[in-house]
Amino acid sequence: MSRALGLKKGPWTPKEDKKLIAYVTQHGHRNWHSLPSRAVLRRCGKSCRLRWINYMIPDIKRGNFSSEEDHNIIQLHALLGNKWSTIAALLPRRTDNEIKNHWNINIKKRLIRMGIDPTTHKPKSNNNNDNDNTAIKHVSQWEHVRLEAEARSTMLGKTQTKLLLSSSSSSMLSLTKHNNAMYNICAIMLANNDDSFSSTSTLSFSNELPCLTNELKFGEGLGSYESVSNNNIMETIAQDHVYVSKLLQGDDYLMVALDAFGDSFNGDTFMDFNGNGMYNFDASLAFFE
DNA sequence: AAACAAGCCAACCGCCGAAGG
DNA sequence: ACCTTCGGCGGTTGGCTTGTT
Repeated sequence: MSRALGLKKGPWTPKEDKKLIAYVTQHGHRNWHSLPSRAVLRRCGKSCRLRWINYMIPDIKRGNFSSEEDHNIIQLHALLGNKWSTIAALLPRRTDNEIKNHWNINIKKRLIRMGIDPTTHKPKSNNNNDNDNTAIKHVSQWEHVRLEAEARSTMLGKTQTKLLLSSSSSSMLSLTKHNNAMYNICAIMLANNDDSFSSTSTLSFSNELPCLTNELKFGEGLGSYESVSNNNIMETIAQDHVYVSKLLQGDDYLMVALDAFGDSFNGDTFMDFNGNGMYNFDASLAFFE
C-alpha cells in the first residue's frame, strides 16, 4: 500500500524531521493519518507518529541507562512482563522502544549470564516447561491487579478514584506514576487476604490499602520506597511482610509483587541481582528504612 | 587491509481494541 | 450489530557500526 502510494520508508532525514517538528509544534497531532499530507511528508501516518514519539518529543532522554534505571526496569518487568509502554510510563522521559531495545540487548543478556531467567526473574532451573506459560501468566497477573485496583476504586468511592487503571492512559494519573506502581503492588498483596468483600466477586479484599497519598516516594535503587510522613504505610507493609512470609509458597501474585522489589525470593530473604553481585537481605529492612 | 561476525538501534509490520458511522 | 478507520502496542527486521580473526 505504502509503496503503491509512493511513500518513503527507512531512516528519517533532518529535513523530514524539521517538517514534522514544525507541523506538530504548530498544529498538534490530533490526526496522524492526515498529518503527512498536511505536513507535506511522503511518509505514512504511523511512521510520523513513531518518529515523533520516539525522537521528537521535547525533553526526551536519550543515551545510556543509569544503573538505577536498569534496576527499575528489571523490577517493573518482573511485575508487568513485556508491557513496554506501561514500563515506559513509569520511567520518566524514556520511550517504550528504547526500553524494549535496552532490555533485549543489555539487561536480558546480563540476567542470562547471571543464571537468571529473564522471563520468570527466577534462577534458571532445568525444567523449561513453565516458560511457555510465563507470558500469559504475567498478563493475567497484571490484569488481576488492574481489576483489583478498579474494584477498590469503586469500593473506596470518591476519595481515592484516580488510580492507575489503564496501562496506557497517562492522563488518568493524578498521583505520581511511581506511587501508582506501589499502590498496585500493595493491591496485589492485599488481594490475597482471605476476607471476601463480595460473595459474587472473584476478587478478595482486606480492610484497606495503605494510605495512598504523595507521602510514598520512589527513590534511589533497591529498597527505595520509603515512608516520609506519619501514616500507616510502614506499619501496614511491615505487617504484610510477616503475613506475606506465611503465604508465599505457591502464591504467584505475591511472588510477582515481591519479585518486583527484591527480584527473587528465597525463603525469608531476598536475593538482589542488580549487577553488583548477589547477596541476601531482609525484605522489610531493605524496603523500608 | 579485508572479510566476517556480533552488537546495536531505528523503523517497520501485523495485530488488537476503541471509536464512530 | 456490523464495518471501517485509526491509534497504540509488542515483536521483528534491515542495515549501520564495531569488534575480531
